[in-house]
Amino acid sequence: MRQRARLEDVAARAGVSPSTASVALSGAGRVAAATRARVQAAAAELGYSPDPVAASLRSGRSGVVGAVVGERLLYAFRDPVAVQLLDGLTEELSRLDVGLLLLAGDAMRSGPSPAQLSRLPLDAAVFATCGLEDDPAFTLLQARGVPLVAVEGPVAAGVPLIAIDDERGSAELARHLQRLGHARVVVVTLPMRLDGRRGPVDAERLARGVYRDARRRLVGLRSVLPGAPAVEAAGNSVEEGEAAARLVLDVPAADRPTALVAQSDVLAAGALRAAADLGLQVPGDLSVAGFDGADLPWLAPVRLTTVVQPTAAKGRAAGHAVAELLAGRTPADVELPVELRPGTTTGPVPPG
Amino acid sequence: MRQRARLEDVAARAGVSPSTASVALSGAGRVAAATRARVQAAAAELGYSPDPVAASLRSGRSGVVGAVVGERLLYAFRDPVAVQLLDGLTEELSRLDVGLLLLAGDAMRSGPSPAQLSRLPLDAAVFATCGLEDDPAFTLLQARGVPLVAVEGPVAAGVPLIAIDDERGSAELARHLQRLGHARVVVVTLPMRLDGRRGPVDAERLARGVYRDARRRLVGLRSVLPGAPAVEAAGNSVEEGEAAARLVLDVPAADRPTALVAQSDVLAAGALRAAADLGLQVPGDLSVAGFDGADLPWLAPVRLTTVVQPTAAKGRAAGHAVAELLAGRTPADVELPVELRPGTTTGPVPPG
DNA sequence: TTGAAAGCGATACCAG
DNA sequence: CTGGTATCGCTTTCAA
Repeated sequence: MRQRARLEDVAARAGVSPSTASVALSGAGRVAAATRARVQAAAAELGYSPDPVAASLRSGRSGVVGAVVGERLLYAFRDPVAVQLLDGLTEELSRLDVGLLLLAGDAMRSGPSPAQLSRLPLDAAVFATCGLEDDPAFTLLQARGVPLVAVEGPVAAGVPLIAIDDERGSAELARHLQRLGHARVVVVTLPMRLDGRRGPVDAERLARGVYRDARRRLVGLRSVLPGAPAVEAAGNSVEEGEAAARLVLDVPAADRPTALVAQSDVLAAGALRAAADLGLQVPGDLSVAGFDGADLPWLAPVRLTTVVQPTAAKGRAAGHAVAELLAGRTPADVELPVELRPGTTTGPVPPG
Repeated sequence: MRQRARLEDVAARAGVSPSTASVALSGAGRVAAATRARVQAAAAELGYSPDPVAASLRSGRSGVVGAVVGERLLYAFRDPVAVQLLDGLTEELSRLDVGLLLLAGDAMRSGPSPAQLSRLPLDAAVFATCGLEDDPAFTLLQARGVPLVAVEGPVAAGVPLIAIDDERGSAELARHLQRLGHARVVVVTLPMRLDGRRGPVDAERLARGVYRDARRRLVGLRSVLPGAPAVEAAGNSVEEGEAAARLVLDVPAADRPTALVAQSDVLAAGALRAAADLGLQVPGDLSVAGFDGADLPWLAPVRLTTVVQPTAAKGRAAGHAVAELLAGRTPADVELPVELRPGTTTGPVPPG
């Protein structure tokens, strides 16, 4: 088999100049129908397909948009919220005919490798599931001049932020519990930092938190239930939720909270497991609530009380911001609304 | 802020020629230490980072590898097997410092758009979760001359195939059931084609199946239990598994099979749901088995009888094949072993 | 050890 | 409507 055909070969075969061939094939310009037909025929005969890299060099567009998912793929995709977000994002990106490249960490590292980050041809990048305030990947891509979009963070000038109203959602949930009579409410939070710590969240820990959503959800809840204690999970998974919940539930009954608020539905699912293990009825002995409105059909027939966020819409909004950026415009920040969805896991505070 | 710095600017600032600057920065050639230092300093001061597209044009490498997941992301990632596969794949690709680009379908289409496929700079592509025999994306990428790797299909000359021993695994499972005394065994298959059909699989349907693994698993099972009837699920999901299982279980007790074999664990999970709904004890009234050895912790304490495939290893093998391809070598086909893992969902055939 | 110059393959602009 | 020509930014001989 011969070398791959180039535009020049097609042009020669069709008896036109390369520039004409280019225009004819791209369909962009004004070319005589006959000429175009000849060029297309020549291209077909040679099995010509344009070299995207060369096209990119000239046009300044690679057609690749990165999505930074801080952690290892396996973990990221166990998170239904991340998956829904990416689904919304791809939906919007696919109408731009750009591809989504995953910038993930792996077992060794916590983020994509610098080597990768600097050699990949990216038209833009979305910080999809990290929200980390001082991400090295963020710094690096910004230095490269890659247009960036942040979902739930990091917050930076010139980087559109797509977020939800974490504070209000958490506050509403807190009011819901308050109305049910709960006063001893404990929060199981998402990680505040990357250090894999599990345990109580004190003021300093909260202040040094690098995940915007975790911080804001706690702040929102405490705006209604001041001083509600918080325990940090070491990751966002059912297992971690269970482990963290155990820390607060496996105590003498008198010390036990009457309600547990997890900062994600996945963590809440873990809390439900812990409660069941400890023989606690939900919501008889303990109310449990989550956050996200994630799709956890296997919880059925239990319906988790949660704060529903429009996750797919958030992904689409991020995609839209990318489109704006690519069009040379400056997208505005977006804050999407959330809504409390009471389920069967919260109820009146137990008597006694 | 000024335009992004180019190599030329760095060279000028360091008082050397672009070629020298290039060599100095890439670390490849012989440059005086002092010169190199000067160039590096200049680069740092200007915040220079090389244009990956231009570098690609010269080197012929974009650092991007595509992964074709035929369906919409949301569905693909609900499949724990797909997720594990991609995890293994990225693990291997990350040591090549190449990025993984998702070529997915969306709500409208069943595969990535041709426009995307032809404009993306791909060093190689992996058919990860489709195995479809006549995929348009496959044809297109092959025509483009992109090196391809197929996981479970499509089968094509010059395209390394990474697969598992579907037939033997299914046969082993069938023998396991046979030993338990089951004779009335029904199979719930993965989709044979993309048409969303649900219902009995006849010989013609099987012959026209475009998914290699679905076909082979059925063939393997029937090598031990000839004539075992099969019902096709319209997709690989818990819901579809439940719907398909219902078709075969919601019948007079005399007609009911004593064992149900699903071609994936996800489908099997649906079958378990259907059985529970119909008041059938597992394995008392009905034995259920799956395939994959997927990670479905929420089934606990039930442990599904299944055929374990080394999914992550399969992903890594695909990644390795990509590495070989990029190195200009010709990777061989790989067939990985599988292993029966009896769980708590299969038991002796019910008396009477 | 350094620099000049020739590509890599396509596209955009302008003149004809 | 078509063709020449100048890029796009970097890498890579090859000569000095």
